[in-house]
Amino acid sequence: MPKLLVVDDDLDMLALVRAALEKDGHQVDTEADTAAVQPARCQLYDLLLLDVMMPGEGGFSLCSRIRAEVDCPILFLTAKAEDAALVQGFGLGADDYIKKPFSIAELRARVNAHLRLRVRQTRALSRGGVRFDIQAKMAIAGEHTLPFTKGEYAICEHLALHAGQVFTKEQLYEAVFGLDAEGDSSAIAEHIKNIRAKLKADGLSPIETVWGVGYKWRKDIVL
Amino acid sequence: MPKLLVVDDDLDMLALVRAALEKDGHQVDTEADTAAVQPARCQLYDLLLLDVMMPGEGGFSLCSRIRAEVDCPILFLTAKAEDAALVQGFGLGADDYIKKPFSIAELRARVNAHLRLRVRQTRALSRGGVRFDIQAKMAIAGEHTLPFTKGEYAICEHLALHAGQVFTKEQLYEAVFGLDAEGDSSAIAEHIKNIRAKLKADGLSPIETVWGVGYKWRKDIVL
DNA sequence: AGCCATTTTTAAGGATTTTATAAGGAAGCG
DNA sequence: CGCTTCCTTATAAAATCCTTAAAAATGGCT
Repeated sequence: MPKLLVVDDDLDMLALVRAALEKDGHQVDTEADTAAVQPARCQLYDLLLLDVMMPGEGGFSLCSRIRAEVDCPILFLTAKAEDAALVQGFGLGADDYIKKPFSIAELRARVNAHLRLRVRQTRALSRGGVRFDIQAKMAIAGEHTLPFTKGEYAICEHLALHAGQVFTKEQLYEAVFGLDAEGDSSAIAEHIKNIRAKLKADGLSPIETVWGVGYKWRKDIVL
Repeated sequence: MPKLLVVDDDLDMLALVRAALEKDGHQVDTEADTAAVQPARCQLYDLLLLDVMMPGEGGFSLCSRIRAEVDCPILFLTAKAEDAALVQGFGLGADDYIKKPFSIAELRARVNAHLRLRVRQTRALSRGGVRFDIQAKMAIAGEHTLPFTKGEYAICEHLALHAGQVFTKEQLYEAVFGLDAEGDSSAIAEHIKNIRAKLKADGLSPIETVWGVGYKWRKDIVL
């Protein structure tokens, strides 16, 4: 469950925003005191919503103070409609800028869009000529489905989902089968061999081996 | 330089958007025909800007058609101000929704914010014409990835990360392979030779030798 | 400038490590 | 049982790393 922090001096606004975002099943913390918003605390959250106009430290100052140490999306919430302020906000490393008055629907849509950036695409994805149907746990190349076993599919999906990233055999084993990687890494090598053989039947070879490290799904740059 | 694609049936709008975004140094391609927007083509871009209301296939349909195979941010550009449309847009996997009429400043700010977000997530750095993808352990020059071995990449990354700083062969060996530098320093010389050869194939020579001391990555001159 | 000692660059070969392949066995399931 | 899936083991193949030695470059010296 994503955790969000909303910072605003207006308590009514805090309540409103919290109610809106809890409808999407998020855990929402609120804070009216900017002094209580420290980098270490922010690292606990998946997204920050900051009001721009606050007594004491404003949202812009707050953002620039914590941005360097906080990796999550930061969204501004503001009545300032001027372009200059908006540009300034983005310049500080903000990820979105929602103008008041905003609709609840827009707020929820924007917040969810930024959260989804992290866990993009859970339905279907297509990489390197292979289409994955995550729900059906099927991999399709061209017209027919690839005859992967359950384990083979899981390895494939994990590699394709994180295309470009290298995984050691141990990491793969743990990510796919959940257990400790004590189960020998040569098992993964065996799976990789079988996967490659089945992909090769369709003229595909998206799995590269990074010597001394592990395997990765080729990040395709197609013309 | 980031590459952007703008899709809109209104040629005036295309010209306007292109002019605005080129001010930030982006390379902007435009397209008025939605049929010409195929997933393979979109994978070449770092960001897509789609108009919602277009004759034939609309922006929403276009987005859902390509989203599964396209990884980059997708921004909608629209006159439809209704919340329902906005929520639908985000639901299709869009990353932002810019309402017309928009200011040039806001457009630029939002586009840049999304481009920057991407850089933050991929943890990339670019030095001396070489782009390092730390996660993927890949070095990219121009269009293709450099065929570095694990050790060669590690040396390169270390030098590039500390551009301008000189390292003796022993320091390099210890920093990269962790062990004591007992392993002869001439091994490093051999690696440096191979690295330079591979870089030279792309017309690059960022590694300088400091006579009697060691090697360093030429420090970029930042404007 | 010319020469020498030192350092770096280059080249080739073998040693070591890592991966690919093939064959076989244990566990689960109809 | 027969079948599939997963894992183990053993061997072959491949790639990397290191060593060695010779060629080239550098800086200081007379």
